Amino acid sequence: MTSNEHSPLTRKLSAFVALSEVELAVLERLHQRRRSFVAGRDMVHQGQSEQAAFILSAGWVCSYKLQADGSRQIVDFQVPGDFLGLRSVLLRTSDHSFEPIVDVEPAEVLTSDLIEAFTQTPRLATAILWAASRDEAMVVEHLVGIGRREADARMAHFLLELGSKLALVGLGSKAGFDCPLTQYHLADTLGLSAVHVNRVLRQLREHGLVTFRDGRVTFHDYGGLVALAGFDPTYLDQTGPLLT
Amino acid sequence: MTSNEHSPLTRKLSAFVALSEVELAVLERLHQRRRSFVAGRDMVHQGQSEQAAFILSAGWVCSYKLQADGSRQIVDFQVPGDFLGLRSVLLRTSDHSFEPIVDVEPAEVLTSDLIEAFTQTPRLATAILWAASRDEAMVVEHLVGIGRREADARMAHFLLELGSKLALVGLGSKAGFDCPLTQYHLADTLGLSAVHVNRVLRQLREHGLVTFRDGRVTFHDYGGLVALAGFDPTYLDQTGPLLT
DNA sequence: CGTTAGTTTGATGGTCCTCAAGCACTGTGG
DNA sequence: CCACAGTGCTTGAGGACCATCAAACTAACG
Repeated sequence: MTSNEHSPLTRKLSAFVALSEVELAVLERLHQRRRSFVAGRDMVHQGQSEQAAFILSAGWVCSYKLQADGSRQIVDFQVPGDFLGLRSVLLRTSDHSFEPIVDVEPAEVLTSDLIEAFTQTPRLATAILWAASRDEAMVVEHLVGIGRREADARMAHFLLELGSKLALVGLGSKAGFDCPLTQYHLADTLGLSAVHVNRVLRQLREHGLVTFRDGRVTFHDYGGLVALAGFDPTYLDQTGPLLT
Repeated sequence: MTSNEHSPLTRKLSAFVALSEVELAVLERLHQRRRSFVAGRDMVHQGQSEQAAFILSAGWVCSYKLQADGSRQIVDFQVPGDFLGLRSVLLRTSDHSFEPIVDVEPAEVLTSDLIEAFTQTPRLATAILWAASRDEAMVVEHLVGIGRREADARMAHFLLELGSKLALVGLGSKAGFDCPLTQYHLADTLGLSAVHVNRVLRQLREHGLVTFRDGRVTFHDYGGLVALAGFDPTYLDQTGPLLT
């Protein structure tokens, strides 16, 4: 991370704001402290307080809420380039749990480091909070979709949304993307049973739209999926820096 | 509003932070500019930008998102004491629409006024943003509940949640509260058809739990409702000021 | 007194859950 | 090398929940 090869977060923020040398340097310094977590073991528990934030450079994490009846709702996925637990830091307590999908080694960002960085470079703070707001809006959009769309449209929308997020950091395209999720993850994300997830995937595959198989999502008919999902591809397309 | 009788917002914020004389004065000054809106006519449209924020001292407003298929999802209700469109101001554009449930006369808060007030009294800013974060968390909680609970539990949870919000500003208790919503509003809120809303209400009434009738919600068995909904009453009970 | 908005009830059917069982693949230990 | 367990995927059958269609009823209002 010391070379001129930028981290996924840097790449993502550059889509919003043209960052200066100084800002890039501050951003890189936030990546210094590393920690390790193994797949399937919660990094943060719902209700925990005094939590640090993390920056994910590789691997996948999901954030979820446990329900009274024991089921869980996956609320969001963090992919390379995402901040994790930013809200926990700002609100001093976490209302989500975080579970690594695969083994990860995120950078740990202490509250004090974050505040220092924000004071030094307000434009960087703006960029980060901007990205956070965008993510928050996507969460609401996603949750609204769950209550309203039918299972196949939900699935199609989710896969397209995820593909867009990954494309922002260069990990996917309209052809497809690598995806370590199980069908159980999809079930908890979409509010469906695992059994029904499987049926829906089969249906989408047989209709020649998309294949989910062996850790890979392959789009066969991108336009068809967009139509089925009622997906609005513009709300992620930030075509250039908004601040120069 | 010039007397020693405080506005609902003041009352609500006082539950979080003990406000000084100066802060109270600044808060009252934000209430000066009044505007009128009639029931059922959108105040703000999804996608609109450069919007002011509003403070609601009386009446009800709902915020909602339109779906691709034409249905709508009501995301939140603003009741007396709530800020409205705070996020639109911060993000410069609105991703919700706002519709008054009854005729309302909210105070309009211009972006410049808000920023000025925040600079003058940072503690007031903290209190307002704190309240906003709490509301945001409730929105996510609510949307998650929609995908997971069954209709009767959804309804029970919603009515309890609403009752708690109203109790915070002195407009409700464990006995019940006045409620100008129609069953169509409930349907769009809970992601149910209006017909099914009616059936669920009948069922809850016949089980002696709660009555929704003639603009009034009456709790007959508060404990029973809490049990049915899996409602956690603590996450709203701010038993005293957190900052003194 | 017709109109409109809101509420109520019945009948029918689709989506999706639950229960149940079988298959494929991987890693582990005898 | 093979039995075994564990994890994840796949398919079938039956039924619950809730949407949709249809229609009647009430209250408010011009």
